Amino acid sequence: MAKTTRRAGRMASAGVIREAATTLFLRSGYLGTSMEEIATLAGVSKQTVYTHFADKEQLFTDLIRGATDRVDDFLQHATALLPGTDDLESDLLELARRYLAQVLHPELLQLRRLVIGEAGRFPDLARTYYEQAPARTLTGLASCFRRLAERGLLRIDDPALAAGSFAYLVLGRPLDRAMFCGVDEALSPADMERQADEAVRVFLAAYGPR
Amino acid sequence: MAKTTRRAGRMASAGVIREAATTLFLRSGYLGTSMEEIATLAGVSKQTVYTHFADKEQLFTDLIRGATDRVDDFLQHATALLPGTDDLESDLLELARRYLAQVLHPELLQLRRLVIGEAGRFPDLARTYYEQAPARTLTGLASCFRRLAERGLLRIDDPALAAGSFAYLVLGRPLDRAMFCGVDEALSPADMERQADEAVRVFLAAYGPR
Amino acid sequence: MAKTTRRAGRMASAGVIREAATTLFLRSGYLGTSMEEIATLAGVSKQTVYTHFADKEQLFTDLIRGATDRVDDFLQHATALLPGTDDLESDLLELARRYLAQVLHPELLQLRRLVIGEAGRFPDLARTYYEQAPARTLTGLASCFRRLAERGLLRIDDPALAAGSFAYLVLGRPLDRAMFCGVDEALSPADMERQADEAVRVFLAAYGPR
Amino acid sequence: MAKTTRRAGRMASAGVIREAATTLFLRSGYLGTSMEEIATLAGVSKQTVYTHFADKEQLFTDLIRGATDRVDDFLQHATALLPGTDDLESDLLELARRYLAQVLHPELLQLRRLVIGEAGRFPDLARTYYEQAPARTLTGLASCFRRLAERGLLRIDDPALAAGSFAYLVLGRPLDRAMFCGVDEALSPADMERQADEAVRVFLAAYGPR
DNA sequence: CATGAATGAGAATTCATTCAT
DNA sequence: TATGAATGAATTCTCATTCAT
Repeated sequence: MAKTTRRAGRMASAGVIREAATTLFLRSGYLGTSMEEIATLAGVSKQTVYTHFADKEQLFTDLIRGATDRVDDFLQHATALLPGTDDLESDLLELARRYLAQVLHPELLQLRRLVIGEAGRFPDLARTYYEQAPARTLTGLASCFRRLAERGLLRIDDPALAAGSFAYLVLGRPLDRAMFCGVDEALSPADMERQADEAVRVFLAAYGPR
Repeated sequence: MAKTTRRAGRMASAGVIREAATTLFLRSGYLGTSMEEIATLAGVSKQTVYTHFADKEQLFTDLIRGATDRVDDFLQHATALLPGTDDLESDLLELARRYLAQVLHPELLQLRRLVIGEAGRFPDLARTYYEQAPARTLTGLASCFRRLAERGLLRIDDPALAAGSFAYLVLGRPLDRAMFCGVDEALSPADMERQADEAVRVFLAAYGPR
Repeated sequence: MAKTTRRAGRMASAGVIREAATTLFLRSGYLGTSMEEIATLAGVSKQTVYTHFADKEQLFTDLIRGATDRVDDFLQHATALLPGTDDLESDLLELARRYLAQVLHPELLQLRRLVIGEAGRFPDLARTYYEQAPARTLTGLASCFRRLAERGLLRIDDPALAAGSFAYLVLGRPLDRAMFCGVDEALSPADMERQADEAVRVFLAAYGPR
Repeated sequence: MAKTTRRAGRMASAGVIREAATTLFLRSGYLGTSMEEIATLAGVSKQTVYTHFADKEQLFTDLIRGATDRVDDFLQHATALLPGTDDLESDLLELARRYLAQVLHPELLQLRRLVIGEAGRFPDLARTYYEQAPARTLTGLASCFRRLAERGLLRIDDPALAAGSFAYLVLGRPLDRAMFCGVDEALSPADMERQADEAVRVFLAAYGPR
């Protein structure tokens, strides 16, 4: 037993490295993070990092693609509720609030900054990210809206356009701001409330029944 | 005399350096650009770069701040027309189109990516950028809208909120997409048209008279 | 049972490793070949290589010494015929041709290059090689020539000198060239013929009867 | 004055580096020599080496090509005397002795070993070396011999073949031996004498007048 | 005997920056 | 002001070798 614990159970290397690399890449970017730092933070030797990941580029893209997969578990879940709603305004509001809270989550913001910042160096990665995260959310929203339109609860010609309107009415401004203005200057809960309220109000004015 | 003509008028050094550095920083980011590359592209020696700019950091921030200043010359000009409008819908549409075209300009997109990508390393710079560019545009829009509300052409409680709605109805989705999907996959003119139309329609449904 | 069949009969490890290492050392030299490459090409783990060979140096010297042993099986065989000849010129010609063909064999050339190139790092190995290959051939030739002189078929004072004359008249120039000019620029059959003819002619002019 | 001598007159860097690199490459081969060692021995920083030579490969090939140029200044000089000879045997002997002494010069032997050893990695370099050194010597010899044949002093059909015979009668065996058996086991002066004598004797028996 | 995982030392190369002219 | 030459520290990545199983 004493033997296997030389340094926190060796078999977990890949996981530990992934974790360390994620932390550092998110904090300092691709070029700003060295393989040495990653190894040190992971508590392994540099070469062990290279045993698990062919090179820095592969480690980076692996990580980002992994993070991308888990990105919109959130919204999928939320939108599952919408189509069967019996209080549209209230459910849209709930959705808007969750949406805001999720997208403004500090770690996700960092990920967005990172992917955008490295879009020049990793164009495919950036496109993949866009398709897996924002685009998929929009598609999900659009299909919700189409079903609500079929039920007569919304007046919508082009569900994709409507999804865009909703999404960016809700988070366009706060997200844009957050891209530039660090985590520290987060939106106050009150502001988030007002933002969600106004977004839903405007959306319903344009797409609501009557 | 022989000395001064070595490379077509010496006095331009600072300008030449600025230009080279801008090109390279936009293309490859802060860490991805070396002082050597900058000097080479500018056609001067490395030391000359250091004569004009204390260090790499200062060169970078100088440049970004300079670029920031020129960012919304565009919108200022456009919004000057709005308050005195006599065909609100048509002028909003015109405004929306210009806004889209300007913000989606490739060079400006690159600048946004750069500032966002380096926000971790240069937080103050990113905040400044936000205040000088997107925030100032929103403020300008808000004051236009307030005046239109005073004239009874719009029904608006909080002009800032309304400005946000307008701005991100117009460019939220295309801008977000452009951050990730490189210049090559630009929005088609037809899509820009539809985007502007829908944005103005939604905006007027929520804030228009009646 | 499941264990032993993992890669087509386990017992061959040492042989497989030797083969892989030979290929790689001949192609890329001592330092240019890594233990990892050897293990990979041999289809075994690095540790298995270390099980069979104490370290890289030993693996290398083992290999070269092994290859050296088989080097002049050729000539020994050829010289066996000479002493009892009844057509000296014709037999010398045959011998010269074989000698040329054998020494210019691509694999043997590579081995010579390798040993020469590593002579600084492995001086003993290089000397051993010299003694086992070129020197032994010269000794064999010399003893043939001595017997031919005793039979009155050659006029020779110092058989060792005569052996050197013959050997390098035959292959001096082509071998020297081959050391530098890669396998691809091999001597044409016609050139080999002329080289052998001239060598024998010159040799007999100096050492032949009358 | 005190200022310029910080470390042995800085301007000579390239020369100092070249010298250090030559020493080390000759001693330890291409892969066996590190840029760090070179810099240290040259008394400069690693980066200074890179300022003068793009990379290790270029430094190496530069050096070898440079050394190659100076290789056969020797023979050219010697062969200048031959065509007008009035004691052929004695002049051939003198030539053979010089030839041997020059080719067996330790530094030149090391260069040959190095180029042969790296022929796999630098095939062009090796071919160039062959053409600049051994091949050029043979050509020079051949043209001497042709003129001597025209004067009726030699009986030669193919001067190139005759040049090969002479050259490798003289140095074939000692050179081959030297390639493998380090500098320490050099040929004794007496052996060189015998080698030269025998070479000339054999050569004249085959190509001499009568 | 064979393996997968790990290591410490060292490889080539680049960087931001400074000095002497 | 501008330069060419130099630097020390850091970067990515590789190597020969060794454990624990």
